[in-house]
Amino acid sequence: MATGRPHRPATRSRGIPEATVARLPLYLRALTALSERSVPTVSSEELAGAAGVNSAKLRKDFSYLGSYGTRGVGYDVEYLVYQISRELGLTQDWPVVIVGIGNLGAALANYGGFASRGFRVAALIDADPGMTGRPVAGIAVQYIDELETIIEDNGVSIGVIATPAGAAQQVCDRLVEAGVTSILNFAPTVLSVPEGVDVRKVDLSIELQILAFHEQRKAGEASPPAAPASIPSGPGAPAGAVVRGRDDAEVRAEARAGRDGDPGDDLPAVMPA
Amino acid sequence: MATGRPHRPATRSRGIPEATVARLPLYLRALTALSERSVPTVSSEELAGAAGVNSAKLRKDFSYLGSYGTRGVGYDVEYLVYQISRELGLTQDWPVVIVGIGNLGAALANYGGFASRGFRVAALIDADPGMTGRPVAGIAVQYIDELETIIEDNGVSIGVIATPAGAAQQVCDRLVEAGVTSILNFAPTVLSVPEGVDVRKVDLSIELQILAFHEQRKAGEASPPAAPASIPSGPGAPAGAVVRGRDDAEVRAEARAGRDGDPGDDLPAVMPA
DNA sequence: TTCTGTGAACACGTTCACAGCG
DNA sequence: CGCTGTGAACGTGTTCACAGAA
Repeated sequence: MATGRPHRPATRSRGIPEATVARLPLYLRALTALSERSVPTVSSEELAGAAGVNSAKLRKDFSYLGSYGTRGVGYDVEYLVYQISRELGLTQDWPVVIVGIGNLGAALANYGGFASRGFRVAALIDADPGMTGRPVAGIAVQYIDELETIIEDNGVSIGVIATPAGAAQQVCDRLVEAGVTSILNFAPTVLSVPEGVDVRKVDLSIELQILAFHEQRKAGEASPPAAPASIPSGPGAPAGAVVRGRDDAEVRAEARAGRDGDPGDDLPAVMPA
Repeated sequence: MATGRPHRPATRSRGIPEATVARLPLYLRALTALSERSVPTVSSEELAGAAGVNSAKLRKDFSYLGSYGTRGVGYDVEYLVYQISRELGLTQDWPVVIVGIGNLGAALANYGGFASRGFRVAALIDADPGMTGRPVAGIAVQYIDELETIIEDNGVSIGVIATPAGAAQQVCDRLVEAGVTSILNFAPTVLSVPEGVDVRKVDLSIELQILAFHEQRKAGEASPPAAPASIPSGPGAPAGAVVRGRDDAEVRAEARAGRDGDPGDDLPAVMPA
């Protein structure tokens, strides 16, 4: 999950619940698949199955969009695809820039689901001069000095940050300053942005840690790691304990003032052959 | 955000709320940074700021772990790092395999936050024979035939799927069959797994779509795309409308029976120099 | 009848506000 | 006094169950 958005105003008149918005892309994907197979209609049960949710939730979700189904029959696939696309704003074209063309940036640039659905990669930007001009996914990488020009010339409002953690806040500031109002952040840092700018975060290591938590529970079903109210040894006791975290990428927050590039760190550049 | 877990049993005795678990890695990162700067104690206010949450939430979260703070003072940084690490199960070593070594798989293999925090990349696996033996992040890629052997020999319980969508379910089935009980899925597909297996999903394009939704709202503040209860034109009307989705990666669910490789699709392989 | 759409009940998560410890 | 820990209030999200359209 991604978090980090500034907190939506309490008065959400006429609005669709966040949880529902987050599921619309799921429905859209399932519907698109049905559409490709020329399936004309689908029941809430079937569609829910394909999207990996339960049917009650799906119906509730759709009820926020309006009454697009037919009782006793189901939903018209094409019509729903259109309605959801429109609701998500995918009927218009969204130019995006990707900053930080390491392996991850390259993966994003090549990602099919990115290029379709109304998202157009307007530019790839990297702080390493050695990357400049190099084609990735058929697009020549541009030097970071061009950032402001690119944003303004293309009317970019969505930026993707795939830089090392240390560069993320600076890149973010420049994006926002240049007019970007939505940011998808892959760097393991908390970004601070002014009011009105949305940030969504995708953190690879956090997801793994959550899995580890549950995995641990499975293993020692009888003996969970228990946090007893009676603390055996007071604070400071296990000082240099088993805790790892050395050479850790995201702990580089201190020297955030440095250069704006520093590629090949936690999210290293594409291997240069 | 990631979804798809089977739904936690209603009786969560002695358990930590999911929402809290999802934030623990955030706190841990902030604490690790403080620890590196040799900060001895931190208040809920400060730590919350560093982690990007509010202090009430943080205190509530910590209250589920036990009473690890000191009133009037704050929390002992080292001690908290240890407690959270232990709670998340990061004091033990988790061997993981990454299946699908395209750009994304390579990015994951190189990712610092992966290698630290107790996660050890036990193997990189790809279905492309051309990748076999090639070193990525210092580890030789192994052919997919070795999958079961690798899992069993290394006691791997966590698998990462970074294959194209079409291969994901098959890879998932093989992982589960071989003994993996936690899966982090980057492929844009809904995976079906037996009871007891956890799946977390990271979907790059879904995050963008959610951003687009909010971005759209900002633009036309006065005129949201409105879903009026009175439908202007009935189902089937905008049949071949503005909806895009052609050449879309995730719509390849039909031919899921094919070979188990198919690299270079939506998540293409590392450019071979 | 079948299946949608939705109020009402419930579960979960967040915030408030303050008691109480150091 | 400062700050944690936590009950209680509140808001959001999910599930239930059924009325009612086709």
